[in-house]
Amino acid sequence: MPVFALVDCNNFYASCEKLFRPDLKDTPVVVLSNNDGCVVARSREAKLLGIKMGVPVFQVKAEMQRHGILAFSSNYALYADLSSRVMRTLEEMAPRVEVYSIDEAFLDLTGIESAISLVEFGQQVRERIGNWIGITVCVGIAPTKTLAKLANHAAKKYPATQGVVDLTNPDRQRRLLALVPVDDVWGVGRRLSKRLNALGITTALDLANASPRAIRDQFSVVLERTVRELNGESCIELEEIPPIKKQIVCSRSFGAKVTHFELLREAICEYATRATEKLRKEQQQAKVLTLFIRTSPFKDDEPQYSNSASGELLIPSCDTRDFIELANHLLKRIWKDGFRYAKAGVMLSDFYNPGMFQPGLFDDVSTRSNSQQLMSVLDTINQSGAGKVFFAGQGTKKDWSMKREHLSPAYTTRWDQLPRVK
DNA sequence: TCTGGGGTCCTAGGACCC
DNA sequence: TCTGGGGTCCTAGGACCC
Repeated sequence: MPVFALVDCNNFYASCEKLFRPDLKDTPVVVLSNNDGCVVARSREAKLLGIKMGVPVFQVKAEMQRHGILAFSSNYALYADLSSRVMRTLEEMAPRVEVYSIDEAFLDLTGIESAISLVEFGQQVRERIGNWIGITVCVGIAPTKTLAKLANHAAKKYPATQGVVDLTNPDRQRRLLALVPVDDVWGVGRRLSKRLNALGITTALDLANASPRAIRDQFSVVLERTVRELNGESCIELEEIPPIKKQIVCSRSFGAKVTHFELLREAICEYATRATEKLRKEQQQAKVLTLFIRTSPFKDDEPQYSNSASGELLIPSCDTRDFIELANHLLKRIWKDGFRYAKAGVMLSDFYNPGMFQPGLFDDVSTRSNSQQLMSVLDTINQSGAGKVFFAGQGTKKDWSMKREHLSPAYTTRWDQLPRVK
C-alpha cells in the first residue's frame, strides 16, 4: 500500500513576514495580493479576528485599524527563498518529494514504516523545519493524496494532534470523513459542492459512499477519481519531476488606471519580456502569443471594454524581441481610446523543444543571427544583481506599475537588506 | 480611491473529412 | 416524402488548485 504525506506550512506568507520581526510574535498580520488589493494570507491571530481570505482590503480597513492588524505587501523574493529552504530540508528527509505549491509538498513514505512509525516521522519533519527554518508545518499521512490532504486539514484544525495526523487506518479515515464538509475535499470547489449538496451529499463521507460510476456519469472522471481516493484507492500519483509547462502567463492589474496607448504599450512590453524570460528558464520555445486588455469589471458605472488577440510566429522562438514585436502589433489591433484600463496580460503557448520544429517547405525561416547569445547575456546580467538591462519599449517611469506600499525587506536575498541585530 | 496572479484538466459542440 | 455514420481536431467555457 502506498503512503503519502502532505507537508503544509502554516499561514505561510504571514509566517515568513513574522520570521524576521520577533516583535510581531503575537500581532495579527495579513499579507496582501499584488497592488495591495486583497488579503491573501493571515496569521493565526488575524484568522481568529475573523478577517476572511480574499477580501478586498478597503472593505476591512476599519476593522484592521480597530484591532491593530498589520498589513504587508506580498514579498515573493522572501517567500520563494524560504520555500526553497523548506523543500530542500524535506528532500533530505524523504526519498521522493513533489513540490506541490510554494508552501506544500507531497512525500512518498511507502515502506518507511518498517523503520520508524509514521507519526514519529511526521514529528521529526515538524521539528527539523521548525528548528532549521523557523516555519511551522503540519503533516497529514494517508494511502492517497486526497486523504493526505484531509489528514493535513485535521492536523491543522485539532491542536491535540500536535500537527501530525496518521490516517492510514480505514476506521480512522471514515471517522474523519464524517466530520468534514464535502467542500473541504481536495478537488471539490464551490460549484461542485453546491450540486453535490443538492443530491444530499454534504460530508466527505457521503461522497466516499457514492457510486463511482454514478459520479462519473453525472459529473466527470475527475470527481470519480476523488471518490476512489477517499476510499483509499490511490489514483493520483506523486509527480517528482514537474511536467513541462504548456503555457506561460504574465498579467498584472495596474497601480493606477491607464488611459494612454503609450503607457499600456510599455506595460505589455514589460509583460512580454517577463514571460519570455520564464520561457527561456523552461528551456522552451513558443509560437503563439495572446494579449488581453481590460477595464475594471468592478466599475459598473464606467464604460467597459475587454478584448484579446492572438498572433503566431512563423517559427518558435524564445527571443524577447520577437514577442515584443508581436505584442505591439496585437495591441494596435485591439486598443480602443476612451477607456480606463485596469489590467493587461500576455500569454505564451504552443511550445516546442529547441530544434524540434519542422518548418513548412516555403516558409521564410531566417532567424536573428545573434539571438541566443544576446538573450543569454541579458539573462546573465539581469540575474547577477549587478544591474538591469531592458528594452526601450518597457519605459522608464512605469506609472502603471503595481502598488506595494507595505513591502518588507528582502531579508534573505539582498545584501543591502539583511536583517541587523543591534 | 481601493477588488491578485498563474496554472491544469475536462467536456461539449462545431468544423471537417471520408 | 425521404437526408448516415464514424472519426479527428480545435476551441470556448467551466471547473478546480494554490
